[in-house]
Formats: sequence, C-alpha cells, structure tokens
Amino acid sequence: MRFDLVDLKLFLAILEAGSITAGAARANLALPSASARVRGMEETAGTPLLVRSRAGAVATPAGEALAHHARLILQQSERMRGELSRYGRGLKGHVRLWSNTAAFSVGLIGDLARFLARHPDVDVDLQERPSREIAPALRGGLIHIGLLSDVGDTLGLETRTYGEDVLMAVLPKGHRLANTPGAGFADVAALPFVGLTPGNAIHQLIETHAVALGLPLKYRVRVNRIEAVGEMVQAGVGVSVLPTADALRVAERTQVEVFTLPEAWARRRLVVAVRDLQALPEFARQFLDGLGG
Amino acid sequence: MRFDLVDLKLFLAILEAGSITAGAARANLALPSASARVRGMEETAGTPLLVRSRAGAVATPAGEALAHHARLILQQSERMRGELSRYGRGLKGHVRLWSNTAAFSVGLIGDLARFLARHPDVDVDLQERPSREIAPALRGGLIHIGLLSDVGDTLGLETRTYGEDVLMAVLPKGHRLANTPGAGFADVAALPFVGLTPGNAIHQLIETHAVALGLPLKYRVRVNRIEAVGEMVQAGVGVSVLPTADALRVAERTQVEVFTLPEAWARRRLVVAVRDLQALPEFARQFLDGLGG
DNA sequence: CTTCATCCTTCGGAAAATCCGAAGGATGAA
DNA sequence: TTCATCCTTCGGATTTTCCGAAGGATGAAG
Repeated sequence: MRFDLVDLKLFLAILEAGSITAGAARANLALPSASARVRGMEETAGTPLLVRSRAGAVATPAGEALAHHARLILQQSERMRGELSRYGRGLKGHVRLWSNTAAFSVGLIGDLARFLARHPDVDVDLQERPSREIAPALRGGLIHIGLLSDVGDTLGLETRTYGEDVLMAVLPKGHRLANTPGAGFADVAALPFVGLTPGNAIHQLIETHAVALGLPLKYRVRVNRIEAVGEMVQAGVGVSVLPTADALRVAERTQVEVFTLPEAWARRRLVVAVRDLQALPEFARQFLDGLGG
Repeated sequence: MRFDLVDLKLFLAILEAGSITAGAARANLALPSASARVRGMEETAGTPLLVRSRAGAVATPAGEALAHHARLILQQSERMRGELSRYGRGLKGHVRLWSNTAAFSVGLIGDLARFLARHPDVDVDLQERPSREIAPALRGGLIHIGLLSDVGDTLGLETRTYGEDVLMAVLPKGHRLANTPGAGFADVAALPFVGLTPGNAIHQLIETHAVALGLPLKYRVRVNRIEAVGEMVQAGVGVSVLPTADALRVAERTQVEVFTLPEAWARRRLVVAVRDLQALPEFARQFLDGLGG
C-alpha cells in the first residue's frame, strides 16, 4: 500500500532537512531507498511533490499538502501509541468526553479529579468543544459522554441535568453591596472591575450585558488565572464576576464577599448526554455515576 | 514498523465483521495473515486487543481505543489521498482557512465563491473555528489564513480589517419602525419575532440582549435557513434581526424593510490574519487579495 | 574551461517482511 | 460422540524493501 507511515515520516524529514540525502539520514534510510520512496509517492499522487535542485529539495504545493496531512496523521498515530502503551501497563479504559466551556465552571474539574483519583486505571480524554459539535459526535460514536448546554439539539440522546452555570458577583470583604437586597449586575457593573483576559467566554458574556446596560466596564486590571481575581478583589482593586464554583473556591481562600446574580442570563442549564446508556462500557458508566455526585 | 495502515484497516474490518475470519476476507487477506497481524499488534501494544470466543472476536477496551484512533487516522489518510489526486489532475494549490462564525455573515461566502470561480485550479479548505483557536493555528503553520474577531490575541500576526459584523433589523414592508428615527433593538424586541434555530451564535447574542433589556423575545416561529427568515417576515409573521450581508440579500429577494441597529454590541470588528505575508504561497496571497475586494 | 563537490537516480543482488495453503487445536452445539 | 466454526501454528514461496556501487546533472571554485 502506498503512503505508509514510513513514507510520511521520511517526507517530513526531507522537508525539515532540506534535501533527500539529509532527510534519508534522519529517517535512518539509505539514500536510494529514500529516493525510491519519494518516486513511489509521486507516482501514486500523479504529480511532483519535490522540486529538486542543485542545493537540495523543496516541496511543491502538492508536497505542502502532503506534509500537512502527514503531520496530522503521524501526530494521531503517536497519540494512539501512547494510549495503547498505557493499556499494556494496566490501564482498564479510556473515557472520551467533550464538554462545552460552561461545564468547566460547574465542578467538572472537581468531578474529574475525584474520578481519576478513585480510578487510577482509567484515563479520561477531555476536550472543550462548542455545544453544537457535541451531539453529532455522540451520535457517531466518536465519544462516550458529552456535557452541553440544553439549548442545543439533543434529540435521540439520553440526557440528564448536570448543573447550572450561574454567575456570582465577587466583592471585597465588607462591601455594602453584599448586604443590599435586590442588588444585581447593574450595581456591580458600575464599580471598578477586575476582568479576565479577552477571549474568555464568561468575560464576553459579561461584557455584552454591561454594554447592553449602557455601563461599559471600568477595568482596573485583567488577569488570566481565577485565583488572581480573588487576590485582586481582596486587595480592593475592584469587583468581579465569576461562575459559582470558581467564586466559592475563591471565597474560601481569600477574604471576599460573594452573591448570586439575579439576572436570567446569568443562569444556564447544562446536561450530560450519552447515546445509549446500555451500550456504554463499564468504565464510562462509572464516570457517569461520578458526575455531579 | 508496527501499526501500518493495513493493520488498522484490518482491525476495523474485524470489529465490523465480528470475527477474524470474516474480517480477513473483507480486508482481502488470508486468515493466517490476519491472525499474525493481530498478534503482532497485541505484542506491540503489550495487551490483548480482541477477546476470542467460539463465536468470533470482540474488542477489549484497549481494542476500542485502537479502533477509535484507527478511524481517525484512516479518515485523515483518505482525505489526503483525495487532495493529492486533485493535484495530479491539475490542481495548483490549497488555501487553508479558518474563520469564526461571524465572518460567514460578512461576505466570506461571496468572496469565496468569487475566488473559486476565478481560480478553478485552487481549492480552499474552510473550517469554522472559535476565534481563540485560530491564532495558535496560524502561528503553528497549520493554516495559511485566519478570519477572527479582533478581541482575541493576535500578537505577532499580520492583520488587516476584513469587515464589520453589524446586525440589522428586518421588518415587513411598510412597517412604521422603518421610518422611525432613533429606533433600536428595544423597539424590535418588543414585536413578535422570527428566530433562527437555537445554537446559532447570532441567535444567542440577540437572545442575551433581549433578556438583558427585560424583553424576552416572543418567537412566532424558528427557522434554520436565512432565506426562510425573509419569507416569514414578508408574510407578516413577525420581525427579525440578521447580519448586514444576509439582511441585504433578503431585502433584494423579498419585500421587506431593513435598518441597522444602533447599539454598540451589534457591531464587531473582524480581521484577516496571516503569520508572514512574505512566506505565503502565491495562491494563498491571491486569495488574500480577493478578501473584502 | 576544467575540476570538484554535492545531490539525485539507476541497477542488481541480498535481506526481510508478508503472504498463503495445509494441518492442528479449542470449544460449544447437535 | 460427532461436527462445525473459529483461531493458531508451521513451512515454503512471493513480494517488498533495503543497501552499496556506479552513473548523471549542475553549479561553484580554480
């Protein structure tokens, strides 16, 4: 079969080294073998892949395309090797899990850590994906479990509520707002603000609503670690807004006040979904049991 | 080298067929060859991959993991073959492009169609990704061009403005709001609404701001094609909100009124980014020239 | 213009991997 | 007990792959 993994590895080695000669050496092949392999690939593709010159070889556009895919394939193959070798050393299973961003803030990390501690012989492959990609992946059998927002299309999947993503305000200790009945986002947004770095989904949600209220947030500082938010607020730099789980953790470690935002947009239902509970492997079901426990 | 493509194909064939015997036949191999390959894979992995029984063979958890990766690898390899065969038939280049959702509404599809028509010998691989994934992919050389929101991290990339994603209101012909100076989203959100299907990013943005205004949208109907929105509005079902490009196209084909929403959140700047303009292949630069032209 | 170094290709035989048919268990149903 | 089905093992044949040696091609150096 043409385009075996040796072919792909060799081709990348040639591009990196700049010549077939040097690439062959890197791939532990004799020069004639490398040359023959390249010729074979070019015959199969029906187009030149390398431009040979006095100084060496560079890729044609077709060669670039080949290299692009070769990198992806070899990377995937490397990941596979790694996983399988762990099975050889006693691993019992691999839970494949996709989650939207929100679920990370609702205790997923905690559940995950607890599960991994209790089941040292089960690995978890967790990836963050938009909700709308998760349902098709479940249907196609690509993953075992999905955590997604319930506004998406979950037809034909088995689901149960995982949690709610509710935002909380974080204030310096003793701040008057903490004991003000009826306080809401508008009150918080009017104060100096400790923000997360742009691109963060929660940040964007908050920003959006602040602008909608005609209250553009007054950022004193922007940080990219949740813990840093707590320290900044504690120091009196400003106030902030975090998902419940993060806010409570921050409240444990630093001297701050928190309260739940009453606005409807601060609350989103998250569901855990599987294609077929019966068909789920044992280890995946164990993981499911630990979710939200 | 262990785990060549024949191995992977064979393994999937065995799982589908339910036995090594039948899988070997599907993979055009004699039974002993298949058996030897499976044994070789198991030795390399250091763990059983199949449970043999009287009735056939089923995968162990390790085997499931292998199958998972095998599917991905073979799929990628198939895509590579397809691309390369097109080069054999005269293809000159392949532009790899990731875009966030918003850019689809700002004429990207039009630019794309125009480019493909003018350059029949260049293909475009367009994928929709969140903005925050695009910059790293550019830096890593995974893609040629990225279209993303400028709130993200574009440090070290060459960028220029591509367009703005501005939302417009869509109203039935002759609706009074169309000629009301100072009309805004609050006026529109108070009317019966023609919505897009949940999960759509624009839909979520609109929903968010409606709730923030204390005006939960009154959906008469939800559709998933832009054209259908125009027909619904024309029929007097309700009003809607669409990106400028879509709104104008709808206005051409159906009898509706449109006006731009004045709110700040309805306006987002989009940029086109590359890692290094100099190093860009010729065909990718041509594509770049056509963007926003 | 000649020489030389570098890079690639071609050729032929050796080594290795792969394949297949035949024969030999193992296992559960009849 | 017999039989059918599925898997494994064995030995030889075939095919693939590899490498060293020899042979262009090309541009730089003398």
